[in-house]
Amino acid sequence: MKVLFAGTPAVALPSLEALRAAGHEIVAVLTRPDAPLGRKRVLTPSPVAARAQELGLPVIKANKIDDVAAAAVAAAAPEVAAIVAYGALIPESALGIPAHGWINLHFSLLPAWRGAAPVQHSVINGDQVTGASTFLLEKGLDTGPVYGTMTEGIRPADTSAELLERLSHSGAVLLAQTIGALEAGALSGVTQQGDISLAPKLTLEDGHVRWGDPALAIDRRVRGVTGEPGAWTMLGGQRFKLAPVLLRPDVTDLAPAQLRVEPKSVLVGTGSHAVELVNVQPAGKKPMKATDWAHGLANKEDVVFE
RNA sequence: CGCGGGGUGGAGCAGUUCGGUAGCUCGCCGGGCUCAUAACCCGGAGGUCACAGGUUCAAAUCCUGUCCCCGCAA
Repeated sequence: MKVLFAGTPAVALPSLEALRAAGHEIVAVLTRPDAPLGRKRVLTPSPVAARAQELGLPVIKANKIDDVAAAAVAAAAPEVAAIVAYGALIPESALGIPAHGWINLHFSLLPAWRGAAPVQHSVINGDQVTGASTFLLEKGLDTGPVYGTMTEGIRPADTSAELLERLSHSGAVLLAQTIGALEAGALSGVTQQGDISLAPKLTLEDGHVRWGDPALAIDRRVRGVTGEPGAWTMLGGQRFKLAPVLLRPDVTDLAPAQLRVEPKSVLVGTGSHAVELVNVQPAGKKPMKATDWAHGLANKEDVVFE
């Protein structure tokens, strides 16, 4: 089948590879334009663009599907478009370009977590199971008929980054299966059924740890935002990042945001019991173990997060 | 030239303002105490203070330049 592949970040790569491995012809790759990256603002191609160039595939770079991009897509003459984390909406006018439409791989069990950040929201919400869905793109946001699903357990210590990594691979298999079934003519979409929930893109503020929350909620939030946009608190007026925290139900004598350094662990009080910091990153420093960070603290007793 | 923090034994930091003996919390090695220990006591190894010049009797510290790491922003 002649496939147009649309995607931008690294999580889209397993899908591109899976479609190639399944023998489909990638007639073109649609991705977002090179963006300035890092402190030095080096213009950097997206991971998908870089891989497509390695493979010698035609690349269409566009932030939105305007007339020019739509013409380029049409010129590639795809029979179907596969879209994984492209990063922009496909306008209604472009949906009909491939005969079989646009098939989206979405990392949730639709209609749960429609939107840009399904994995993060499922972790923050404390879901035990999530998954991936393939569905036909239509005008509404992630509302189209579902072609296939697969489930994936959320492990107690999973961060969004780790869970997304797993889903990017298992979801790629699902996408290839869906495209294959579509080619064989043995596929029919199913109208989405169940409880609808929305998963808007997370902001920096979503990563702000509120120490007055219960420890369980803090743990979920930290794991949910780890990857993007990252969990943080404030210390001495400076951003202070933190990676996983461990639940310490045995410690209940710390006030919210109060710190206590023990020989082998660094504890912080919450609205319920304490949590243990594992890795931290003060502003201007490299990430380090919380216990190492504590070694350099002058007045450990007076440290309180904000 | 977007803004800012930083580079000091293996880890995390102080010391730089105002030049004058390499410091702190740990780790590591050896010994001791203990039923035992992440506790305690004694001893020890380990550092061209990122790099290159300059000033000075004397530079981690002052001056000039370079490299590297990170936070913000995008």
